[in-house]
Amino acid sequence: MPSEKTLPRHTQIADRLRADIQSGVYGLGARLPIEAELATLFDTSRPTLRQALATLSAEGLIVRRPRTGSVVVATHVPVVLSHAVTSVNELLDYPRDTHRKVTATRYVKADDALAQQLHCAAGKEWFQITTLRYAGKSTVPLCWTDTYVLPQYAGVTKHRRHTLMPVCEQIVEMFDEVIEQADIEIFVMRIPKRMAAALKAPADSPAMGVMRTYTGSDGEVFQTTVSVHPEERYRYRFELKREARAAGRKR
Amino acid sequence: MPSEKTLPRHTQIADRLRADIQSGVYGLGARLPIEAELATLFDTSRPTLRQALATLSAEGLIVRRPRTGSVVVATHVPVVLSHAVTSVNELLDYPRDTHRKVTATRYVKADDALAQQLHCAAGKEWFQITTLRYAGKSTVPLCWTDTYVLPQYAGVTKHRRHTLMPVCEQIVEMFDEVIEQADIEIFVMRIPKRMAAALKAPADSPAMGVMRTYTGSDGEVFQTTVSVHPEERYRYRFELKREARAAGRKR
DNA sequence: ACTGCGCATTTGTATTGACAATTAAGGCGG
DNA sequence: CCGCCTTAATTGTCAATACAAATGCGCAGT
Repeated sequence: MPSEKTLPRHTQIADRLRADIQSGVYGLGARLPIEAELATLFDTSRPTLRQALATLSAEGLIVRRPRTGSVVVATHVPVVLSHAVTSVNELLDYPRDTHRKVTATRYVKADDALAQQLHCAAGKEWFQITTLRYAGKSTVPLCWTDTYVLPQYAGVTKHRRHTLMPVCEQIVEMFDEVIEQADIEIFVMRIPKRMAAALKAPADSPAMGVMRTYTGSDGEVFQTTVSVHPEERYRYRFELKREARAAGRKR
Repeated sequence: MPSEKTLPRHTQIADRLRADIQSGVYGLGARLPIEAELATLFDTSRPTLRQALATLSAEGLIVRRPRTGSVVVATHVPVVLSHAVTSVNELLDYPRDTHRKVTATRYVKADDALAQQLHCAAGKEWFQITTLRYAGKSTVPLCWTDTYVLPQYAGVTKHRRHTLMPVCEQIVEMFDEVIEQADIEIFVMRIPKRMAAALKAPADSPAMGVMRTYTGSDGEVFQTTVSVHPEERYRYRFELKREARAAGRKR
């Protein structure tokens, strides 16, 4: 145990308490002794002990509240695989130099078919923006995209970088909206007749459908996007990385 | 400003420094004054000031190192959308009551075609497990799955819950492997002839292909899984939630 | 000119002491 | 018997100080 002796006290204490929690000395829902007691127990000062408790708290193992004490709320540090993006662009990683071309815009009222497709109430009003996405100078589009935004956000088409940025980020920027949640759904479909010519792909040929739903701070869906990617033109790819809670250890 | 006066000093100081960083008083890469100086500046003690700096550090705005001081490494608290799973089962959210049926196992050496498909070196040895996944008592399979694991993990087929748990988690459990990273790739394909009968789907009809690659702690891929879902039998779905770094504010 | 070592600077860790804020629990009065 | 209010237990906050550890920089020697 050569490294043990050089570890800071508060780390040693945290490690010990964590082990005790995992081994069941302090079970789920149990209350740890009060700070003063623990400090005496470990023969240390209260601030040092508090630092140890703060570590466990950051790891999500305990919850600390005045008068109640420190309660064990988890017995193991959750290790999760996570996929985090800082920009919606990373969600659909298109090559750098793609751009959209707006082919039509209009106001629509969701009929039964559209309502079912978008998972919204029938009769809901949307502003629809239809676009084609191209890679570089290619004349074969990557995909057909129908974007449905709330009518009050129709002005988004006037954004100065409208054909380059994701629409939802334009809305965030122009209207102070916040993306609270994004839902992604991927499925296999057939190219609809109305898109075949524009996509330069045979009607009824296989395609990858991607539907993205964006929910704002008020819990309401403010945008839904449906993309149709003809066979072979696109692969959806992402990675999840291992991540313990409360990042922490040095280096 | 009724709440301001009751905020703890260290919070006030952290807020002030955060604002200064965002407004450019301390730009990206700039060094904050040393702790002693800042303590004097804010007319407080070093421990209190250190608590404020610890907050900013946890938020990822600054990095603190002995002798170097506190360096600004970000001007804004990154807000990310993230998708976190605690079990690989959540990755492909099949209905609760699905199970696999192993149809064949064998050792294979990757030829050029397989190497290209799996993104591995030609000649690589794998143990291949071929399975069909069924929902409940249905006799129509949800998908055909070829799982390729390192030869030393071939014993995974003897796991007591082999047909219920994800293979990679069985490997984690039986061989003390760790999933460091998972890569997911989704694409549209055609049903290969050899799978058509078993899948009860026409050869060459559209399908959704899902390839998952698991990387272990040594950076080596220890498992690759290729699933083929016939049209209409499966949708890939997941959600990303907004998450500010350093969770924290109370309640 | 380059390399290695010492040193001074800066953050990290730990102790002691005191008071404030929060809140669960018990007591008191209607 | 119920509800409000007091009370006390527990964590939260803050200060002053001391020493340890890490490391960039300059100086000296080759």
